[in-house]
Amino acid sequence: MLEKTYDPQAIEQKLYEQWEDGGSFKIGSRDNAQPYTIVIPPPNVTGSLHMGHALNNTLQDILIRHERMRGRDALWQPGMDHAGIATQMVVERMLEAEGTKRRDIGREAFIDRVWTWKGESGGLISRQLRRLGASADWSRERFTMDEGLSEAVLKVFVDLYEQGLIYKDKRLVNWDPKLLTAISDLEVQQQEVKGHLWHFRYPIEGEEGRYIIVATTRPETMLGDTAVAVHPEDERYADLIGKHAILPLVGRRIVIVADEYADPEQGTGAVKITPAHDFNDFEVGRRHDLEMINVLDQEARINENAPEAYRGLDRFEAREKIVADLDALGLLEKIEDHTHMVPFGDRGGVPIEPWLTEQWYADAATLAKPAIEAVEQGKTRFVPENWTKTYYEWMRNIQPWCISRQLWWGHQIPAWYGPDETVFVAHDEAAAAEKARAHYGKDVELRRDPDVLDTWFSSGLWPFSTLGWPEKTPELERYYPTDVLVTGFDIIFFWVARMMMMGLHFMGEVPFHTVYIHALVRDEKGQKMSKSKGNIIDPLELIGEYGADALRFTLAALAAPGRDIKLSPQRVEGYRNFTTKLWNAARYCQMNGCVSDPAFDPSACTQTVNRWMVGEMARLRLRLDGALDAYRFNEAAQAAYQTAWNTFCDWYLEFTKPILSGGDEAAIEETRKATGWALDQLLLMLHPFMPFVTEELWQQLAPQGRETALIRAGWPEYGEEMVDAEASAEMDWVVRLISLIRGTRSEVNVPAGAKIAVLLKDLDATAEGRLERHRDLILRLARLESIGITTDIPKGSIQDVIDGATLVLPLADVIDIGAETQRLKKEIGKLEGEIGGLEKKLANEKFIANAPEEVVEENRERLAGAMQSRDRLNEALARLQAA
RNA sequence: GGGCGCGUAGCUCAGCGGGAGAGCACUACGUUGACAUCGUAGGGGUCACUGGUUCAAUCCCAGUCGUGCCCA
Repeated sequence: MLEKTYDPQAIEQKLYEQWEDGGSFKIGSRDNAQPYTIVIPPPNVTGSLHMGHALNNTLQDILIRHERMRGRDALWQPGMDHAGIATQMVVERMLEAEGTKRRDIGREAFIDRVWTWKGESGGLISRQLRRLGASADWSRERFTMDEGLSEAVLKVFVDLYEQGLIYKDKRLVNWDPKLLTAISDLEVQQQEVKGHLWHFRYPIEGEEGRYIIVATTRPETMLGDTAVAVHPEDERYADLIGKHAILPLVGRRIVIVADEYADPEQGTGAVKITPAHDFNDFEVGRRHDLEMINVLDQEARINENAPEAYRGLDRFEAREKIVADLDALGLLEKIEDHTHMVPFGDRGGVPIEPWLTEQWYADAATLAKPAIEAVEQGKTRFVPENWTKTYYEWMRNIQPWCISRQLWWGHQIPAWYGPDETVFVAHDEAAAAEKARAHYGKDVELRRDPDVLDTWFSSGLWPFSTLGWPEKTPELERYYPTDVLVTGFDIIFFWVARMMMMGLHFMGEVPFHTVYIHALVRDEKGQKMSKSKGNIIDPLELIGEYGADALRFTLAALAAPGRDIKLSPQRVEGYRNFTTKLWNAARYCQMNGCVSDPAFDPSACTQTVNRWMVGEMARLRLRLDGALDAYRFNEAAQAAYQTAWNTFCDWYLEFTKPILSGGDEAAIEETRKATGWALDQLLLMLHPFMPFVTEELWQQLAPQGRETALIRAGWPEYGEEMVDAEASAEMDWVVRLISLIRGTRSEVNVPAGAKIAVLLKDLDATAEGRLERHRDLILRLARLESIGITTDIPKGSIQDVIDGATLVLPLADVIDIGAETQRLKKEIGKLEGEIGGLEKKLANEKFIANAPEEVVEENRERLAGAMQSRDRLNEALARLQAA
């Protein structure tokens, strides 16, 4: 017997172990089935499960479980990302706590420490994903730094280098002066900062007392100025173009150039040019062939290229001193408050410095071309579709991708340098030495490039590296291209774009045919969750309180495309109640001997209620598959919820009670089996959303156990052919009649416990048949003593109408004639309004001419129905007033 | 400045060319051997505004106002 209440904590872990240990998540047992593949967005090895993960993985699990039940050979490929900077920072903090630093212990020892850390503490998240119920094939779990994936990275680097798509270049990069590494454009966050705009006077050479005033937000970079730019059409400065200014504090002679970059509206219209420390100035410098003077070291301190007085000063100290010194010289014109955007490194959290260094780059523009075309040709499709535009925007304006990082944790770049700095890129040192020997004609000492690759370089290979590439494995052959990628929009550029480029380049095929982009999970007020705001909702806490199924169902139900999710615990509580409801319905079935029978044929039911219910299940199956195939998780969840709660629990189980307690053995038998069958169908169809409670019920309800666990059970395949339109119409009418009686009762305050007698007048043949067939359940559900047919209306009756009959409640003793008159008049008024509108519409020739025939017909029927109801109510009103 | 969204019941949101919906909250009543984590009933909306297209607009188009995000 089922427990009185459902306790998720008691069963979730047990079932998960049963699934995992039983190999339910594993591929390899369905060789004849069509594969279905999803690769997980690999969480950082440092990560722990947050609400975004919970959503992301719930959606993937719904898709995987759905397809697995449909019989596909479903692979959900799990794994983790080594997360270069994040992981290195974690271990560096540990070292710091021990009073040491990575440079003190050296590269090799440091990397050993990282691996040790990973072994001990890494991968917490994969245990947390299990608590969520994620049915990934953990036996295939991969890590971006494991041997196979590292091999893939090596091959990709070497191949791209040999194809000329990877190269070294010296240009400005985003330099993080705290982490001491270059980072990519994407890792830079622009933040609004309240700063100042300083106006300085630069003396004009040879014109005593004349100055050009430049405005800057970064005074410290003036030490590296090599020009002043003005707009070519700016008349204020026309005569200065080509002349020189003398750079104060430094004494350098710098040219005044005309360049459209100078905005006459901004500041003074004259702008100082520091080609080595600003991306825009760098371009100006190129155009005018200006000298680039680097005045900062790697930690953003003033270096030896600046006057001695400033050397060694931090960039912010230098700023203060320079302003003070210029002021002392009378060269400070003014200081304005100024709010502007400052680039920050997303990991280090300090302003990044555009800095001139040599780095490795990937030719993203070339790689992007096929990736753009693939989407244009529909080979990969974004859902919702509007993300396509975002993808194009970025891909069409893509910049060279800086792939080298000055870190230790990551894939070390397979490049070796000879004594004269000639570079040899090769799979390993031996191969590099081979190349060097060929180049120099002798053996030389080689030095390996110390840099590692951007983490996204390896995650870009994820859809094929996890399947075994560069080996030609059977898995690679079978599961690539994958089917759908499920992710948040924030990593379209970081990850999706890179996978598209790499997949097309190395596999010759798109990595997935669909990219489903889901929303962000926010708190209940719509704010982004963040540690600093303290509004983080921990998915594991919710799982602990309400169960994994409740959380999963909530996320699915709220996952409407294109809108962020505002998550409130109250909502989760509501879906927890739904699991309870399902549990109780199952208990009821069990108590009443309603168990499924493998021999039961739902299409052979004779009882109308059962035929109706079977049709409802078929409708649900169609709605669910339709919604899930379109990635409309919210619609799918809603459909399942409605059918389970409203249709099955509220109506069907109530409808069948009179049968089960009646004397018709054949009907009882059929109804028991039908009820057991229906519950099974609900468990099947709810399983992708709520795997735990459904599996538990599935197993507990089977008298002799089940052949297959629910996770591997077959998805329903029936459809329209199971819908008996007649039975549907009939039961809908019964529902309307019962609702009408209940509503009327409550409106005139008949006590809930009182059983009353009602009459039906002017029944048509259909209604009469329906009444006779369902008398018992109408009596029970409407709480009636009797329901009869009359041609006469007793005095003091309340009346209302339903299609095919007038409802009469003889309640002379409780009726308030005044109130009842008002009620009827109000209802008649409403109908009159509707009739007026419909008549007007149907009198419109253009409507008749242009609207589709079925719409016209529908309106005619509605008009007829409304008129009939109105007439019956008018009659009722007349009788009431006559009484 | 460019791009993408969103303004529908008190709240959170579905719907998106032909009869305004759900959940929660609220009100009233609790009766039936699954369920009070529940049941039944009820109140509550010029579908932001202004124009246009259409036989027909909450839905399509344009503009306005408000609001959010992404990129410069």
